[in-house]
Amino acid sequence: MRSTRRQGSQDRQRGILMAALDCFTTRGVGATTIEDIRAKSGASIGSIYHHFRSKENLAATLYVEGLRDYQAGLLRALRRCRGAETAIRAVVAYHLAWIRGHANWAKYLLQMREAGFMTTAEEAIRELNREFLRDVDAWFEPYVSSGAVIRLPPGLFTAIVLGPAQMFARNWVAGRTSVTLEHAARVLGEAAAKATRGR
Amino acid sequence: MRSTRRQGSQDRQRGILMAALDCFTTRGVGATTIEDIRAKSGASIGSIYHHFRSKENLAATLYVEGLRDYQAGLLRALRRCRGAETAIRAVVAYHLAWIRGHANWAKYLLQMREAGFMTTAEEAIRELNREFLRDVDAWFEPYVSSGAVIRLPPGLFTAIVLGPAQMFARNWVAGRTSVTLEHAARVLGEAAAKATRGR
Amino acid sequence: MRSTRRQGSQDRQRGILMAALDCFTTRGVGATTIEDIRAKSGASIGSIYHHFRSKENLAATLYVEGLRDYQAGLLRALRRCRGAETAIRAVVAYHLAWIRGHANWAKYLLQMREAGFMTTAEEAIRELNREFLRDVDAWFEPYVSSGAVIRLPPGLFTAIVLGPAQMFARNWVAGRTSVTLEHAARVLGEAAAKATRGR
Amino acid sequence: MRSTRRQGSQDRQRGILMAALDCFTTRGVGATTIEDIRAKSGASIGSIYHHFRSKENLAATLYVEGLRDYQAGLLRALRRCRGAETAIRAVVAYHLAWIRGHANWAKYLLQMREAGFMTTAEEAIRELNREFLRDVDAWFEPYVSSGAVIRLPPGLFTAIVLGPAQMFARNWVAGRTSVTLEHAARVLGEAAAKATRGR
DNA sequence: GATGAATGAGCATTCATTCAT
DNA sequence: CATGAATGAATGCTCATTCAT
Repeated sequence: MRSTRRQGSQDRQRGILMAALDCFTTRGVGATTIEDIRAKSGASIGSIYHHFRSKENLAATLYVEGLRDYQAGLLRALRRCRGAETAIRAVVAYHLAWIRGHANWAKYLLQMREAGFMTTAEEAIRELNREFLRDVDAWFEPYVSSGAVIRLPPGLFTAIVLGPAQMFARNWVAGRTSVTLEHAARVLGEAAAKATRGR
Repeated sequence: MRSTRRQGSQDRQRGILMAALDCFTTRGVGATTIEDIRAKSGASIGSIYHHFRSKENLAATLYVEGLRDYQAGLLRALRRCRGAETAIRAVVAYHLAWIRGHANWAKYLLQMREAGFMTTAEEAIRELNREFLRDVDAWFEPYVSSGAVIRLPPGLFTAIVLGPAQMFARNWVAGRTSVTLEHAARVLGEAAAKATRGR
Repeated sequence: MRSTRRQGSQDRQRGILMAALDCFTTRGVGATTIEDIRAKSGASIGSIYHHFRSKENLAATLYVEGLRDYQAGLLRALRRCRGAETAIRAVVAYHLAWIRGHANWAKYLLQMREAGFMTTAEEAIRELNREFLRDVDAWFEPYVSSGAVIRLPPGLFTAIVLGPAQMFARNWVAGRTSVTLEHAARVLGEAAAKATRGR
Repeated sequence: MRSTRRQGSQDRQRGILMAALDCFTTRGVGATTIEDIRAKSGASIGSIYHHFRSKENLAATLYVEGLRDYQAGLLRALRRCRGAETAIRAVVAYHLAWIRGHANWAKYLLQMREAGFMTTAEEAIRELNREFLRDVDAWFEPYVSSGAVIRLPPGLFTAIVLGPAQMFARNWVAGRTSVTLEHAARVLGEAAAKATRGR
């Protein structure tokens, strides 16, 4: 009898996922061994493979779950807003806040565009992004139609609003800046609003 | 003796670097084996190790060379400009043009933020970036002082000007957008100018 | 509770055996996993282990049951015969007919001479063979004594009568011949009769 | 410096093959580990994989080489014969002699019809057999035409001549008979001659 | 009797690196 | 400078078996 209480199957899966996230962001996916994850999660090797079919699939699952959480939260934040400019500032702020609140996950999502190992989830990710962008576009559509926000080719709106936050966040996560997230949120939100203002 | 003429040492090195770049961007650094590079470059395993001390060092060299080329070109473009707004548009345009002209290298620089394997060149990269940012800041300083361009905390100026281009480029490189680079350059240059305009 | 009626224990065992036979002949014993058998039989892993102590024991049981069926049938066929030559032709025909009627089982018996894994049933198999050969010898003894059939060292009679059928069957099972079993039975029966004819 | 002399590449390969043959026949292919082969051959794991791409390929190579040796020898023996009956006895004798002289290899060829792992060499084996049977048929053709040897459907001639020897050999290799190979060769050669005699 | 999550020893295979030629 | 055979530590993954429910 190793453990005093038996974990439920859900807890076990969650534990493995979180241990993996920790290892992946610390050491990188490639450099993390299953043994590392076993040691950190307390699950047996067999158990890891019972729940996730492979290391690759584990990494992909982690990516998809993170993306889903990020996108769902952003849409909730967006829907609480009244007015386009407020929304743009809110979105930038949400982006940076999510990164602060889910540092590891953010680091993971930011870095794991690497070739190959995400093939498994390729379709799921594409679908998530498709739906997400559609919802965001739909929300802003009235303001674009009224001229309050400039109309932009597909993809460029997101780039202008979130690109700066993304680049800043990358540096922040890597500890390469002394600016606080709050300060950045204000400045970058302001910049995004200016850049997309119509009329 | 395979070839009638011997390749110059420079050519040999160049060939290895380019073969490696190709493999790295296709398969990822971790998934590329020395054997892959050998097969593509035509050099022998021993030769690869003679010219570059290790796979890690090869990957780092590739990164540094790419970064150096990118930064040098950007500074040249900047120095040809008269006026802040022209400069900002030019910088965005250069960023996207460089990516078009060096697709593989761009992909490599964009993706190789991965943990760990760049340790060898860490210091060299830091130094390159320091010098680069200093030069860029110096160029814009008069316009910031005069109020033509807003004064921003360190790192945020770059984020606002290049972040959108970067995010767009990432999608463009991955073939996830139908917008042309020229079109994007115009739109994103305009946006960056609006976002940083002072007065 | 998946099924409305519970299977009898006998059926369950039979189902497992047959599923295993299928897997073993398709993939080979070594390459078949308990999971394969579980998937094909519909029984749970635990149930398989409840009925058969181990994979090895399951494989051995399968071998013994097949051998028993084959030998019992051959003896029945033999006892229906009057005259040595008729008997030899009948034995060859039975051999080939059994293979046609129990293709998988035949394949299994033919192939499972492999090293090691049959240890459990070693003694049972030896005993079955001993008894079988004794009965066959006893049946032919009168004809050997009378000179109708040549007297042969132990083992060679079986080899001469069944060896050709065996070699042919192996090819037939593997689909490597276009000759029909009936045709082969006639030709090989004739050959066996000629080869063992005394006087 | 581990060894006093360096082995040539050919010797190395041969050594690995023979070590593998030994392990395979003793323990079975499935139960033999690369480590076993490494220990017996003295080669490093890496070297084994450098010369043979996989364990499967090693096993297949072994099979093909053995088959080639057996068939070449049989054809040589056949071509030294004058007269069909002499030839048939010689072939039976050769078969049994080869088995005595290459006990391990014979055991290996006899047992390795198992499913799956020979896929790599499937085509090579088929080709070897095709050519071999063609040559044997060609040799006997004059005698068949003249009526000295009965005409048989494809595959049945071989079955009748070699089937008994094969079945006996299997028992002999497994130590299940007390009859000597020489004695068996005489008896089975005689039987094969009788069984195929025409007129 | 039935179930299936958990276990972990064991294995095939990979690959960066060395070094004798 | 070039070559490629040799090395062996390291790793992802499999699978028979157990056992609490």
